[in-house]
Amino acid sequence: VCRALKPLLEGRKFAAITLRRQNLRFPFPPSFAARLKNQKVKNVGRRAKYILIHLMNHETLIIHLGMSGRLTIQNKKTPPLKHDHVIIELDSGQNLVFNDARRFGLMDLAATKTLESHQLFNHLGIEPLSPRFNAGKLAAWFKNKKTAVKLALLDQRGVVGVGNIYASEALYHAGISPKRMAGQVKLPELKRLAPAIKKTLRRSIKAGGSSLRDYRQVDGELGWFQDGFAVYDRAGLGCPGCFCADKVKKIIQGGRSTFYCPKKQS
DNA sequence: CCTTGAACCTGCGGGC
DNA sequence: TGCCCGCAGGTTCAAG
Repeated sequence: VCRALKPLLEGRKFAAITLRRQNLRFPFPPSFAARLKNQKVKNVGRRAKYILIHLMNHETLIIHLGMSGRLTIQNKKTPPLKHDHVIIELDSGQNLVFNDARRFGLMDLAATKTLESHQLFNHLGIEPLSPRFNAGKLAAWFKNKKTAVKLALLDQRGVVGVGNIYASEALYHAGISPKRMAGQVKLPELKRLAPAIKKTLRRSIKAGGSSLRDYRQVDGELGWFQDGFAVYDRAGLGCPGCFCADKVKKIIQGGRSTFYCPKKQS
């Protein structure tokens, strides 16, 4: 989403802001619309699953899409749909529209300089696509953890950005059972897992993300990575290249679905 | 500190 | 047709 927003937003001005309700997951901050109006976008960044739109006035618009959020660019004349909660008119003549049926998403506005210490960010772990992320970082995070490795991956205090789909997918590609105790996963296995995480995320970004239901790319198109899932949402089916009778299994961990191939993951 | 479960909210598909 | 249930890409908080 950030990569698509970048050329559309950088250098543009927010000509008008319409809030079609008072809150998403949280209430909008004080004077939210007024503080955004007439501000120019310096650049678009990201931290974990948060989209960061840095403004020239040294404030940053923070956006999280939650489960069902979409950010799309629309023609100015397009009438608002149900759950279009925030509409930002750009000086390009296009609208940036935030739609979120479940409202687990959020928007906030904060000083750019102190973002790292912001409540939303100060507990976050390492970026998996950074060159500094490797098996050693996973080992440090997993050390002495008795929780299942799948749940340790979902915990954003260790590694950020790995959600429920990509945790299952990365563990499959690394050949590690999601049920293993995190602290018991050996270094040679972590040397498969770290690259598997990077590869899975990069492949999904390239495919425009995963559209199970709500997710759309910024241009409104579906993402296509769901067609590349090895195990996620494939219970009872074979995993890729699996010609044996073994089927993908679905279990619940921490209240969330996990998919894995018992034959290829141990 | 740890882990688990529930809560937030809407929509959709399946079973009856 | 319609109702009820379970489930969904995330995060956070309370309780044990």
